[in-house]
Amino acid sequence: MTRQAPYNRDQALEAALTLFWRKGYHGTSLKDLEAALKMKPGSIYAAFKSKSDLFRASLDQHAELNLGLLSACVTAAPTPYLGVVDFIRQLGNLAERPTGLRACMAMKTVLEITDTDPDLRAAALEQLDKAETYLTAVFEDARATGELPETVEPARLAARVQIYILGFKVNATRGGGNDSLRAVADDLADELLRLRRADA
Amino acid sequence: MTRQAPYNRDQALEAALTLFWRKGYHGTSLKDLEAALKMKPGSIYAAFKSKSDLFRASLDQHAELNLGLLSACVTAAPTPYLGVVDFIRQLGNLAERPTGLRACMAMKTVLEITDTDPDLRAAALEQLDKAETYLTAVFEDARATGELPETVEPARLAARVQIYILGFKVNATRGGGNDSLRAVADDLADELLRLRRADA
DNA sequence: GCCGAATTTGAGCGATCACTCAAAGGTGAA
DNA sequence: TTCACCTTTGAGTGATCGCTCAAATTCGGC
Repeated sequence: MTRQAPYNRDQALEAALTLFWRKGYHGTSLKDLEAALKMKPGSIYAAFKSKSDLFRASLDQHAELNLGLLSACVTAAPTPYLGVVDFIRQLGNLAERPTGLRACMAMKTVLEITDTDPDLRAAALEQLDKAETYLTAVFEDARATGELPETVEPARLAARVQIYILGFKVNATRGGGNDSLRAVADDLADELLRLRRADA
Repeated sequence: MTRQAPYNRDQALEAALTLFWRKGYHGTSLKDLEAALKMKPGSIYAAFKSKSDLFRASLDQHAELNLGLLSACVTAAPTPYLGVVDFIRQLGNLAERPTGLRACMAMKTVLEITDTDPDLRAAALEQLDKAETYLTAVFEDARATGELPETVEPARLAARVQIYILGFKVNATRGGGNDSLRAVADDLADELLRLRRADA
């Protein structure tokens, strides 16, 4: 009986991530994982301990990539605030992804898991909080430098921008094409631009 | 062996709706349903045919209630457009609900179900489309009467408002309290008010 | 009262669930 | 070549999944 080449942890985790992301926690069976990771149940459990631990690892991995995307926009733009605006505008590119991967795993998890598995829910909530904290910090800075008017409340604006992002991603999951997605992303981005001080 | 009083269809459907809404399709087992509906499996299948048919019935019921809420706001307000604004503002009341029931069933279903059960996904998509069509019609009228400027594209605005609603509901699922939810709902509502023509 | 139709019952179906572990296979040092 | 060590294997665990159906129960019509 020939033996499979030893598994590659990163590769396996990425396959698990994609599967969980698309089908959710309850919608993904170990049979699905065995096929996607090309590993037998014993190997999966030796490597990742349990289904929920593997889900958790996928969730963390996904959050890291996601926050990386945002911070990349922020550091590349002329100002951090414009970076956030650019991030919103780039949401229009989501049409490239299959519908099942347009909403982030954290929000899908928060919606899917309510009672059972409070640990998984808490982890997903923490990720959303982290993103919002990041946005709040950007807006605080923008106000301090005068890019945003003093009247703006950073945390409140962060909540609103978070809603834009989450809402956009749910909407994109419905299946819109390139043009319609880009149009609405531009609208949302332009609206944030309008919040800047006229002389900024 | 004593026999249960004959089931009440509306009551049973409501119990199923609440359960599915909170826990999702894959997260709800027939054991859960038996307990919530106080019916044995045989009765459930006699009454609702299958788990997926029962889910589908719950989904439809939920959509009807939801669209009713929106149209109630629209007909009660001075103008339909102001009714939509009021609906957005009333999203602040979501804090009253348990977190698992703050996002609507249609969006939770679209996020949960991607490949399997295309019928259920299609039904949920249809419901979101219907709501957006309704919004588009309101905005078309508002433009025709001069309440909104000619430059507004009704369908595009409807997509944006839909994003506000969906995003708000996801965000509310995270567990925010009354004050924070109301603050952001007001922000979103005020922003829609600002789109009206100055003389409206 | 009695019977036939309608409904509820719940044990139990095969399939699948998440998961385990003894055996087989590969690897590297001696 | 041998052997000790580690990883992979996959049949099989008990539990639970969605679902069925013959028996038990109730009720309206006579």
